Amino acid sequence: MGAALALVGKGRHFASLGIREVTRQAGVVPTSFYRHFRNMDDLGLQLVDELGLVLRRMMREARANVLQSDKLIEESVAIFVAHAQTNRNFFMFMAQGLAGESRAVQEGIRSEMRFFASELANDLRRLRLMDHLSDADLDLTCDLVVRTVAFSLTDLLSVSPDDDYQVGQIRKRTSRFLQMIFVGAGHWQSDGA
Amino acid sequence: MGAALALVGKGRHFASLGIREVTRQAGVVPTSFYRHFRNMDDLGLQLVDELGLVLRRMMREARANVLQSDKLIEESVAIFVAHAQTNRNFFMFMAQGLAGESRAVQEGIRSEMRFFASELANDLRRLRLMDHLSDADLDLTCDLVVRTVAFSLTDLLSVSPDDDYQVGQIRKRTSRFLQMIFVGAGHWQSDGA
DNA sequence: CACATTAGTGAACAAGTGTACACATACAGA
DNA sequence: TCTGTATGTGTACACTTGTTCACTAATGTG
Repeated sequence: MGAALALVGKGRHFASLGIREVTRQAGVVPTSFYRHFRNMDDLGLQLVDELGLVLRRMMREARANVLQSDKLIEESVAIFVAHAQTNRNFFMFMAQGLAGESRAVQEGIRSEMRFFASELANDLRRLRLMDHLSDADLDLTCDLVVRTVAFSLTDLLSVSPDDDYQVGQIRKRTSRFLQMIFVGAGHWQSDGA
Repeated sequence: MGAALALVGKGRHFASLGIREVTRQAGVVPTSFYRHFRNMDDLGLQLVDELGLVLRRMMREARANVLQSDKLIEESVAIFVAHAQTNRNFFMFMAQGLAGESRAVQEGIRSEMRFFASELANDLRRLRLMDHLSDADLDLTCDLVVRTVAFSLTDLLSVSPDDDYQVGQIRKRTSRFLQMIFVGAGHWQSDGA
């Protein structure tokens, strides 16, 4: 799995990886592959599972660092960007998988995103922010937030992690996106819809 | 190019296509490939160019049908969904390319999206909607709108085009996303930022 | 210690791959 | 009608691919 991630990190697309290629990168003989996975799709699914762990770790850290802050959005985005950099390969795999070849992987990633959005909704409810929104509208908002952040991932992964200027630009732009969404959510129902 | 699109439409990922595979689908001998393209990346780039045409056609139709409507957002989303269905393969290619293997294709698609967003901004300016927004904030809004619609593409392409119920759900959800964004844009600056 | 399980090895095979080359055909413009 | 250009064909070559099979080394539990 590490070998596959490494190749993805080198710019290869997961869908174009072959068993021999992965085992070669892993420094192991091709047949060893079958000791662990039935095929590449299987490997992909297990990567999705690990991705889930990465996302949960990120959520935990966000919850810990953000609660007492007055700049909720900026802080959260910063944590997201930081995690996206330290787990670059995982997030590359995620970005690829959303429109990937394996329906199962696609569905898996989508489901992780839904989970993420629902956790976000819970947090907002618990913090009594957005208290005027119905449950459905809160879900809508969080879904939109998660999508927006996920799309920013694409921007983030297409620039060098060392290019602090560009990374900063993306962070600022993403924050503004989220602010605009929350402004919209704040005035929802009163004049919207 | 049609053959490559057909394979993408069948669920294959563009990055995993081979020259022989494409020519086979095209009903032509492998060597003929080189008469038209230098390699698969080249083919991808030419597909991006054609994708640009498809998007422009869609914009033209949106402009024609939407101007005199009071339900701007719903109409636009409906037109988008319709085009995404009739040009399903093109849009699949687009969704794949955003996180694809070829940096050039990636950049090409991103640039088409930027163009689309800037055209949208021009239209909104011309219609004197969102007149209170600075140019930069209008661009921000339109970028966010285009991203949101692009992400909905992923949802749309993952359900059967004949599943009217699911397609309808996606259309409604996308419309609500955009409404929320525009509510946010409407109250921007006054209380946001 | 014995033994079952897990992970890795090496050889083999049929099938598929990218690309080069010389050749054939259609057809537009002189 | 001749000729150059664009497109397609067939053959060939050296690799790479997925998967199989029988075999070996390590590992932890009885």
